[in-house]
Amino acid sequence: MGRRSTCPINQGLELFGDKWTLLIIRDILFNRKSTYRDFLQSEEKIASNILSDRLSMLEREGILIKKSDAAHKQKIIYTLTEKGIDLLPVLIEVGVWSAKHGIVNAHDKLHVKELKAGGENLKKQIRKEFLSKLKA
Amino acid sequence: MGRRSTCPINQGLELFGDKWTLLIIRDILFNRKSTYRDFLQSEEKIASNILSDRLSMLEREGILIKKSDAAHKQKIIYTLTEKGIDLLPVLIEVGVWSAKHGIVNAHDKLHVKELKAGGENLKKQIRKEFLSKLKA
DNA sequence: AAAACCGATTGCATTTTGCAATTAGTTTAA
DNA sequence: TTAAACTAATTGCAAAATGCAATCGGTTTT
Repeated sequence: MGRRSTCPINQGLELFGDKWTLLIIRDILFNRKSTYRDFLQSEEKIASNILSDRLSMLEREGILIKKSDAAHKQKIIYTLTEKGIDLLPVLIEVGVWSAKHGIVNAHDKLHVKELKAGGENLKKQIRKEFLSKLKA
Repeated sequence: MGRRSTCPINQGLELFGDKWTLLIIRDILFNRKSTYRDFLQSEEKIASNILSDRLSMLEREGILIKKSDAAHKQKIIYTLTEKGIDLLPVLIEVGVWSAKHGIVNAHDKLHVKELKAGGENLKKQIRKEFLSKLKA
């Protein structure tokens, strides 16, 4: 898809406006996942070809980078860049919306509530945590 | 698509995780659009069948409602419900992300900056404005 | 009465997705 | 050391979604 417009909303949607991309980011940010296997095994059962496609797209777009574990040659660790980490507020607001308007269990509702209540400080803390992973 | 999981992020994506849905909400919230023609004429050039599909989906999901203008029988005004208005924070954060990481012109950047700087107060104000439209 | 406008719908080609099987290389276990 | 299990993918194919242009029936305007 070529660029349909320069509108900020549209540009975001052209990158992550689909059913899967933000779930990968979610897995990294909230579920501490980092490998292809991890993502494959998530509850929503993404197909391996779609996962592969999205990972290479996200890499091409500078939202995550691949790191090969030195000890395990075949193991690839996917790490968010700053550009990827900055999607945290988007995910939080999607979560807040669903917690209010969707069918969400108490546990997840609490999780969202805590994230929202943490405000800018919590976001900065999470940001810092993932930035340090990035450097490692 | 059936429900893939109860995860709040996933539930949001199942509803508006596509290239078009949030653009309609954007048109209403930021560009003061309200009719089928308005949406069709937007910069991104949504196809009429897709627009029709998304509008009925959004209506079915309680995110917007149709109002037929009494004076103009054929004219239909699309209005956000509270559930729809609550997508404002999601749109703002998508905009903030693109303003930082995308290719966005100065004018749009300023618009996003103002929205973000307005914080909770501005959101409440916009919310109030659209809630009053809803009652009208 | 004709033209223009309204919210759609239709048909069809292209693209994307979903799903299962399979691959080539790597690490672990017997 | 060799077989089994695990890694990140790729392939082939059916099904669904999207993109595009033409068209529709009703409504308002001229």
